[in-house]
Amino acid sequence: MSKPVRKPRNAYHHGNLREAILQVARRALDQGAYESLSLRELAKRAGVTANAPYRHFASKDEILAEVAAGGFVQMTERFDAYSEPDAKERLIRLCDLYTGFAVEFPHLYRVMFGIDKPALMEHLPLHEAAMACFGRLVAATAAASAPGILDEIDLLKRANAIWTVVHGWSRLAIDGMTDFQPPGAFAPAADIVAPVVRGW
Amino acid sequence: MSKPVRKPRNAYHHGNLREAILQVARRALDQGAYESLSLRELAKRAGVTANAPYRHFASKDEILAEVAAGGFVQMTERFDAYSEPDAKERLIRLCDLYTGFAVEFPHLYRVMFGIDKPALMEHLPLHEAAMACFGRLVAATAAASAPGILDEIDLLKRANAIWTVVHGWSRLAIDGMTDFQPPGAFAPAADIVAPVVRGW
DNA sequence: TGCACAATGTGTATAGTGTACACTCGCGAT
DNA sequence: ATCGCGAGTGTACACTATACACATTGTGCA
Repeated sequence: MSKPVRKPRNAYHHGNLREAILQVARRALDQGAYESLSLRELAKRAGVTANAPYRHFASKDEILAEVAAGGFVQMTERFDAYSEPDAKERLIRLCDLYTGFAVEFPHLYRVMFGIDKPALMEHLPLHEAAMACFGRLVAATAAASAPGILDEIDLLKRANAIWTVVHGWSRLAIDGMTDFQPPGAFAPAADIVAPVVRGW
Repeated sequence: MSKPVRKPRNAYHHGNLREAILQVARRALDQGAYESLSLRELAKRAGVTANAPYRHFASKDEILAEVAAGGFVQMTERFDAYSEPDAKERLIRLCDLYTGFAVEFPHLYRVMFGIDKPALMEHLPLHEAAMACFGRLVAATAAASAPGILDEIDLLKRANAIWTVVHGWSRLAIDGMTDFQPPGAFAPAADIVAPVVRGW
């Protein structure tokens, strides 16, 4: 039961501007690239002056960081919602979920990884959301590995290898590198990962 | 014996502005992020007015695309310069060269892959340079595979899998995702790829 | 009930951006 | 000698993020 996004007519105070801005920003990112997303435009769409958002966010980047955090949360929820008894198969399917999310929300995905400004990751909520999401990957990797034979570092190595593949695949896909290749040349990330995981 | 970058004092015509701008842009990208790179600043560093570059480039993006193309060319040259008799070991080492390049020139690497604007890739010189570079990966993959058992698509699949790993690793690294992990948790991309390649 | 105050908006201003347009300069060919 | 044209300059515009002073309003306290 969330408050309305648009400011009620003739109301000086919006009442819910923070959430409204985030919602508008997220919607804009679902449709278009980050470059065509200006603070002024966000404010206008929320029915408010260009400077109003500064009462709730320190900068435009902070808004983006918050939206990015939301993206990680959503991705984490998808992971948590997916159940599959066999641990190895589950990990492989999570790879599909991952790349599927990136392809479904390419602009959001790019913002989640910092739109070329690594400083974004220093924003605490974003960092925590990203870590929580990555934690699901680690947990799934641990479950897919024979119990007890891996120390902490080796487990992280495996999880990071998985992450490397799904992230690399996602970025190549959303940056258009799959476009000019013959059909079938890009195997799904899950296919790349599957034989390795099954071999664990 | 290249012409000087800076415009000679009191010379109305620069004489070599095109190359000068590219050189200045490249140097700027070697040191700082793309965001802090403005056309005006580039022009100033080349000793010229903000609008002068428009005689040689249609837009700022075209400059970036040209610089990105240069990045791919440089990477290709590194690949070509590396010789190693064993084909599988060579492919594995190319992965190191790849990620090494990305880590050495992170900002350039980001621009090479479109700084979140896939439209860049439509610039022909960039597209060709990228394809030439990828071609080296394909060739190295073919050489590392048992001869004659792979059709075109399967070969591309393998090469793309390699690309996925090295690109994913590079982006995670340069976007700062390796920072907040315990040392050793991120295996080099070559280590991820090595067992697979050796198994071909 | 009334009032000060804090929270949250508005308005105006500044410095910076990419780029369009009209201009001016000066080299090379006629 | 002069004309044309390639390659710069200068000015202008629309846009951006954001700083600062001000206006408005909901709320806790007398």
